[in-house]
Amino acid sequence: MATSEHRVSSGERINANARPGKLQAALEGRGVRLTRQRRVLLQVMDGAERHLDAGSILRRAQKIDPRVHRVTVYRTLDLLKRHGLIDELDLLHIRGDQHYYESHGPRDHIHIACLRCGKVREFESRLFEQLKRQIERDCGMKITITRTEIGGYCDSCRQ
Amino acid sequence: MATSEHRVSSGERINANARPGKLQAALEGRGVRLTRQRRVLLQVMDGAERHLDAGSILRRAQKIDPRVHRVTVYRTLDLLKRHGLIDELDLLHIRGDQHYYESHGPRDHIHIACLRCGKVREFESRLFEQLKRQIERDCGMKITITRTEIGGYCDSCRQ
DNA sequence: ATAGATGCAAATATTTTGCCGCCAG
DNA sequence: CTGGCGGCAAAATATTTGCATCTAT
Repeated sequence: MATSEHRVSSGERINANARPGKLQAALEGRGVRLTRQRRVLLQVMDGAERHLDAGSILRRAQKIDPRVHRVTVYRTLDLLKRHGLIDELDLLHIRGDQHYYESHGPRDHIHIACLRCGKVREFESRLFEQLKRQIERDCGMKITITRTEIGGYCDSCRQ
Repeated sequence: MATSEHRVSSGERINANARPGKLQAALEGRGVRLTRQRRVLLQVMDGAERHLDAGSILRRAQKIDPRVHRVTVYRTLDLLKRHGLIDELDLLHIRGDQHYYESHGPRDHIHIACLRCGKVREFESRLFEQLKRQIERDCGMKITITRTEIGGYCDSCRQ
């Protein structure tokens, strides 16, 4: 049961080896029961090269094992959210009103989306870290979650 | 047809005098047809003291004039979005998965929500303006829209 | 063995669309 | 008068829930 054999037709690549089983390891460590379905879903999310919504996660999972149900995707996403292992994004609703998920990295980042071509890139910035500290100080808030989504037109798409 | 006579029972206040008809003025200026329904909806949005979703906008509008249909709310929101007069927010899905709207101010601001009490405050920052300029420079993007939503616990809600 | 997970169907929530009659300009 | 607008019903999309069955530990 190698983790590198999956390749999706449309040019999407699942690099399941990138960070081997980060999410799965995290759940195991917390004593969460690992079912067949969960393993498949975690494999998909761990190996995703871009932000996926529930539907994409389901389709990818079913290519690996068709016995994964749509409802299980939502329940697993909910589980991961409750454990704080994934972030939920909207990406400015460029592609629709569904949510996108990404496994929670060690550092916050900003999502920058091109409104024409839909490409999303991530961006880290010390300025953003400063901004958060400023807010904690000035507003008396303990920040636990941030979401910054910026839309515009990238070089290639500008007239 | 005074603009200050509406008061909603549940403690919500509609301060219709704050900025008299900013949205309505903007649409008039653009030669957009002003129907009875649109006037009511714009009045609600212009006078809102907090971020409203489509359902809240509908309920408030129907208190003023019951002849406003749910579909018209969505169509009017769409109109305002197309004219760039309102911003669409998610507020981190604290209260659900619907969208919240606010009339587009002259300056960008950050939304800071307490995850316990749900209070949302707005925050402007020169640091944020710098951050945007940094992104335009470093990513070669022309930024046209930004959404920053930060969640945490406010002073009063922290244990 | 059993607590917890899954599948299925149906419900819920939110938003969009087609069509036709209506009204603001 | 007339083209855009609104009402209605129905569709589309996204997500959640109740319940019986199955399974990882």
